[in-house]
Amino acid sequence: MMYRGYDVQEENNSIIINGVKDFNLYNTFECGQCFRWSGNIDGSYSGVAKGRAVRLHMTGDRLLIENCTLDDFKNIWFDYFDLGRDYSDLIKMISKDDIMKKAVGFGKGIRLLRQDIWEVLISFIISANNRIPMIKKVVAAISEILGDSIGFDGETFFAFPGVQDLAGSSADEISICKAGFRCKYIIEASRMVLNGDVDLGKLKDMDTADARNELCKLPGVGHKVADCTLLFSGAHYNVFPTDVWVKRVMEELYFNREASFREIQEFSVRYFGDLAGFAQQYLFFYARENKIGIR
DNA sequence: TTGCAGGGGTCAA
DNA sequence: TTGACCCCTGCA
Repeated sequence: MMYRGYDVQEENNSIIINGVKDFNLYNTFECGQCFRWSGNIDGSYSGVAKGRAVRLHMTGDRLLIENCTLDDFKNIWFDYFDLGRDYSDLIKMISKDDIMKKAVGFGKGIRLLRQDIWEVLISFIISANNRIPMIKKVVAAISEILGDSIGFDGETFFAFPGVQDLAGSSADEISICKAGFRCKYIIEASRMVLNGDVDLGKLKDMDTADARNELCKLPGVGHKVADCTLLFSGAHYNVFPTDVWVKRVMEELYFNREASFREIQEFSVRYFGDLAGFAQQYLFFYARENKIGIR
């Protein structure tokens, strides 16, 4: 059958999508936007999102999603993998100079996932002053103690816990997850979301600046975490999350001097406009994989 | 083996 | 504007 421009087939609890362009699993899952996907030796990726566990195989323009029904594909994965977006168009638009052409060429096949905003929020609170392998471990541990278990292919996966699950817990209880000083932020932020002090569902319809300010009401959420939350949930794309890495990269590639966080963000959002978030992701991945900006 | 610096930020002083 | 912060890793 055809679904929104793709040839889709269902067989053996799997979905095969033909005609998928610009989707490289490694580049997408290793570019720092997500923490719950892991690569297998055959190049496939397994992961959990939206309460489902799946395994993905990409061969040419053919995407195979194991453990997936047609309904799940339509209701969950189509949007999650941003399959409604034409990335060749997007790439043309952000290839504004030689630097971006290089970055985009290098990171070809990166897609910005439209992840669950609640999971992204908590994951990026954990990311503060932390490293990716650690963040992955902490998110996995929190899911294991508070999330629902999902069996797939003889393995047990764990869904990311819901708002109530975390809000009903305590900093002491989740301390075994090794989130350290971030434990209290996680619990307090969860309670505020549960109480409706911050309504995550409304952020998408708000002005980007307002949405960011709203998120910054939550403990453990500053400018950077707020921008990541907005970007990686697909709520707003005119943000340019600027951490020390992105700062160094921008200083080296664009400024040729030291620049402040504020200066870099303002320049980037002005220069890349509504697609700033995509530009950030390609630049960040390019720089990190090539060790650009390392002193 | 042991010890120490520092990490994709945020908060409080 | 600056240091502390949990905990882990890398490296003397």
